[in-house]
Amino acid sequence: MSGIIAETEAYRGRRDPASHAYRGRTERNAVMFGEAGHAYVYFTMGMHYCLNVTTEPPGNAGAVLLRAIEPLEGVEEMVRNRGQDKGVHIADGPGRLTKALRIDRSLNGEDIVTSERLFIERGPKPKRLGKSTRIGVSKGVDREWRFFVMGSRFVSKGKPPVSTQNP
DNA sequence: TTCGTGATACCC
DNA sequence: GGTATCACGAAC
Repeated sequence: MSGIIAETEAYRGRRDPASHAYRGRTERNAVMFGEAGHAYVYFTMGMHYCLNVTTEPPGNAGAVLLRAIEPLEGVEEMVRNRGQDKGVHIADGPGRLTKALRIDRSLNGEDIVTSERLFIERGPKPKRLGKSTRIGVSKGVDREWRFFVMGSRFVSKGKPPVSTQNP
Protein backbone atom coordinates (compact mmCIF):
# COMPACT_ATOMS: atom_id res chain seq x y z
CA MET A 1 0.00 0.00 0.00
CA SER A 2 1.13 3.54 -0.61
CA GLY A 3 -0.10 7.08 -0.89
CA ILE A 4 0.94 10.65 -1.34
CA ILE A 5 1.10 12.67 1.85
CA ALA A 6 -1.53 15.37 1.60
CA GLU A 7 -1.70 16.89 5.05
CA THR A 8 0.66 17.18 8.01
CA GLU A 9 1.06 19.02 11.28
CA ALA A 10 4.25 19.92 13.10
CA TYR A 11 4.79 19.40 16.80
CA ARG A 12 7.82 20.48 18.71
CA GLY A 13 9.14 19.93 22.20
CA ARG A 14 9.35 21.83 25.43
CA ARG A 15 8.24 25.11 23.93
CA ASP A 16 5.15 23.75 22.18
CA PRO A 17 2.28 23.37 24.67
CA ALA A 18 0.27 21.25 22.23
CA SER A 19 3.03 18.68 21.93
CA HIS A 20 3.15 15.40 23.78
CA ALA A 21 6.75 16.29 24.55
CA TYR A 22 5.81 19.54 26.27
CA ARG A 23 6.03 18.08 29.76
CA GLY A 24 9.23 16.23 29.07
CA ARG A 25 10.10 12.71 28.18
CA THR A 26 7.83 9.87 29.23
CA GLU A 27 7.60 6.24 28.29
CA ARG A 28 4.93 7.04 25.75
CA ASN A 29 6.66 9.89 23.94
CA ALA A 30 10.23 8.62 24.28
CA VAL A 31 10.57 8.17 20.53
CA MET A 32 10.01 11.89 20.05
CA PHE A 33 13.23 12.54 21.94
CA GLY A 34 15.21 10.06 19.89
CA GLU A 35 16.82 10.20 16.50
CA ALA A 36 15.11 11.86 13.54
CA GLY A 37 13.49 9.72 10.89
CA HIS A 38 11.73 7.33 13.21
CA ALA A 39 8.02 6.62 13.50
CA TYR A 40 6.22 7.77 16.61
CA VAL A 41 2.93 5.89 16.83
CA TYR A 42 0.59 6.44 19.73
CA PHE A 43 -2.89 5.36 20.70
CA THR A 44 -5.42 7.99 21.55
CA MET A 45 -9.07 8.62 22.30
CA GLY A 46 -9.56 5.02 23.20
CA MET A 47 -9.59 3.87 19.59
CA HIS A 48 -7.27 5.61 17.20
CA TYR A 49 -3.61 5.35 16.32
CA CYS A 50 -1.73 8.35 15.01
CA LEU A 51 1.50 8.27 13.00
CA ASN A 52 4.26 10.83 13.37
CA VAL A 53 7.77 11.07 12.00
CA THR A 54 10.48 12.44 14.26
CA THR A 55 12.47 15.39 12.99
CA GLU A 56 15.02 16.39 15.59
CA PRO A 57 18.40 15.09 16.77
CA PRO A 58 18.45 13.02 19.95
CA GLY A 59 17.61 15.06 23.00
CA ASN A 60 15.40 17.48 21.16
CA ALA A 61 11.77 16.54 20.68
CA GLY A 62 9.93 17.17 17.46
CA ALA A 63 7.71 15.30 15.06
CA VAL A 64 5.41 15.69 12.12
CA LEU A 65 1.95 14.18 12.38
CA LEU A 66 0.72 12.63 9.14
CA ARG A 67 -2.91 13.60 8.89
CA ALA A 68 -3.94 12.47 5.41
CA ILE A 69 -2.72 10.71 2.30
CA GLU A 70 -3.97 10.41 -1.22
CA PRO A 71 -4.22 6.62 -1.66
CA LEU A 72 -2.07 5.37 -4.51
CA GLU A 73 -1.34 1.66 -4.46
CA GLY A 74 -3.43 -0.95 -2.68
CA VAL A 75 -6.57 1.13 -2.53
CA GLU A 76 -8.80 -1.92 -2.23
CA GLU A 77 -6.81 -3.20 0.70
CA MET A 78 -7.12 0.17 2.41
CA VAL A 79 -10.86 0.19 1.90
CA ARG A 80 -11.03 -3.30 3.40
CA ASN A 81 -8.97 -2.19 6.37
CA ARG A 82 -11.28 0.70 6.94
CA GLY A 83 -14.45 -1.38 6.91
CA GLN A 84 -17.64 -0.08 5.49
CA ASP A 85 -17.08 3.34 4.16
CA LYS A 86 -15.50 4.13 0.86
CA GLY A 87 -15.11 7.00 -1.55
CA VAL A 88 -12.43 9.51 -0.79
CA HIS A 89 -12.78 9.06 2.97
CA ILE A 90 -10.16 6.35 3.09
CA ALA A 91 -7.23 8.07 4.74
CA ASP A 92 -8.26 11.66 5.45
CA GLY A 93 -7.66 12.14 9.13
CA PRO A 94 -4.86 10.77 11.31
CA GLY A 95 -6.91 7.92 12.73
CA ARG A 96 -8.30 6.91 9.36
CA LEU A 97 -4.85 6.99 7.83
CA THR A 98 -3.41 4.54 10.32
CA LYS A 99 -6.43 2.28 10.10
CA ALA A 100 -6.30 2.21 6.30
CA LEU A 101 -2.59 1.36 6.36
CA ARG A 102 -2.87 -1.00 9.35
CA ILE A 103 -0.39 1.02 11.36
CA ASP A 104 -0.27 0.31 15.08
CA ARG A 105 2.06 0.37 18.04
CA SER A 106 4.23 -2.37 16.57
CA LEU A 107 5.65 0.33 14.30
CA ASN A 108 6.44 2.72 17.13
CA GLY A 109 10.12 3.56 16.95
CA GLU A 110 10.51 2.07 13.48
CA ASP A 111 13.46 3.57 11.62
CA ILE A 112 11.76 4.67 8.42
CA VAL A 113 15.09 5.34 6.74
CA THR A 114 15.98 1.65 6.68
CA SER A 115 12.63 -0.06 7.25
CA GLU A 116 10.97 -2.20 4.62
CA ARG A 117 7.63 -1.96 6.38
CA LEU A 118 7.26 1.80 6.59
CA PHE A 119 9.12 4.44 4.64
CA ILE A 120 8.70 7.67 2.75
CA GLU A 121 9.82 8.37 -0.81
CA ARG A 122 10.10 11.59 -2.69
CA GLY A 123 6.85 12.24 -4.52
CA PRO A 124 5.40 14.79 -6.90
CA LYS A 125 5.73 18.36 -5.80
CA PRO A 126 2.35 19.84 -4.88
CA LYS A 127 1.25 22.83 -6.94
CA ARG A 128 0.21 24.83 -3.99
CA LEU A 129 0.43 24.45 -0.22
CA GLY A 130 -2.03 25.74 2.32
CA LYS A 131 -1.24 26.53 5.90
CA SER A 132 -3.46 26.86 8.95
CA THR A 133 -3.52 26.46 12.68
CA ARG A 134 -3.57 22.92 13.99
CA ILE A 135 -6.68 20.85 14.47
CA GLY A 136 -7.95 19.51 17.74
CA VAL A 137 -5.51 21.25 20.01
CA SER A 138 -6.45 23.58 22.84
CA LYS A 139 -2.99 24.99 23.51
CA GLY A 140 -0.56 26.54 21.11
CA VAL A 141 -3.51 27.45 18.91
CA ASP A 142 -1.75 30.44 17.42
CA ARG A 143 0.90 28.37 15.68
CA GLU A 144 0.17 27.86 12.00
CA TRP A 145 1.79 24.49 11.71
CA ARG A 146 -0.70 22.54 9.67
CA PHE A 147 0.25 22.15 6.03
CA PHE A 148 -1.74 20.60 3.22
CA VAL A 149 -2.02 20.30 -0.53
CA MET A 150 -4.35 23.02 -1.73
CA GLY A 151 -7.41 21.77 -3.50
CA SER A 152 -6.79 18.11 -2.69
CA ARG A 153 -9.91 16.06 -2.12
CA PHE A 154 -7.88 13.88 0.19
CA VAL A 155 -7.26 16.46 2.88
CA SER A 156 -9.30 16.07 6.04
CA LYS A 157 -12.13 18.46 6.62
CA GLY A 158 -11.42 21.36 8.83
CA LYS A 159 -9.95 24.73 8.69
CA PRO A 160 -9.45 26.69 5.51
CA PRO A 161 -5.98 28.05 4.91
CA VAL A 162 -4.95 31.33 6.46
CA SER A 163 -2.48 31.66 3.66
CA THR A 164 -0.99 29.75 0.78
CA GLN A 165 2.42 29.55 -0.76
CA ASN A 166 4.19 27.97 -3.63
CA PRO A 167 6.63 25.35 -2.45
C1' DT B 1 -23.54 18.12 17.77
C1' DT B 2 -22.98 14.25 20.64
C1' DC B 3 -21.01 10.32 22.36
C1' DG B 4 -18.02 6.10 22.42
C1' DT B 5 -13.72 4.51 24.11
C1' DG B 6 -9.26 3.47 26.78
C1' DA B 7 -4.38 4.81 27.59
C1' DT B 8 -1.69 8.22 29.91
C1' DA B 9 0.01 11.20 33.30
C1' DC B 10 -0.03 13.29 37.27
C1' DC B 11 -1.97 14.00 41.62
C1' DC B 12 -2.91 12.22 45.59
C1' DG C 1 -5.14 4.09 43.25
C1' DG C 2 -8.22 7.78 41.28
C1' DT C 3 -9.37 10.77 37.60
C1' DA C 4 -9.19 14.53 34.18
C1' DT C 5 -7.70 14.86 29.89
C1' DC C 6 -6.96 13.78 25.21
C1' DA C 7 -2.77 15.77 18.31
C1' DC C 8 -10.37 11.65 16.90
C1' DG C 9 -14.21 9.52 14.23
C1' DA C 10 -18.89 8.05 13.25
C1' DA C 11 -23.48 8.51 13.69
C1' DC C 12 -27.05 11.47 14.58
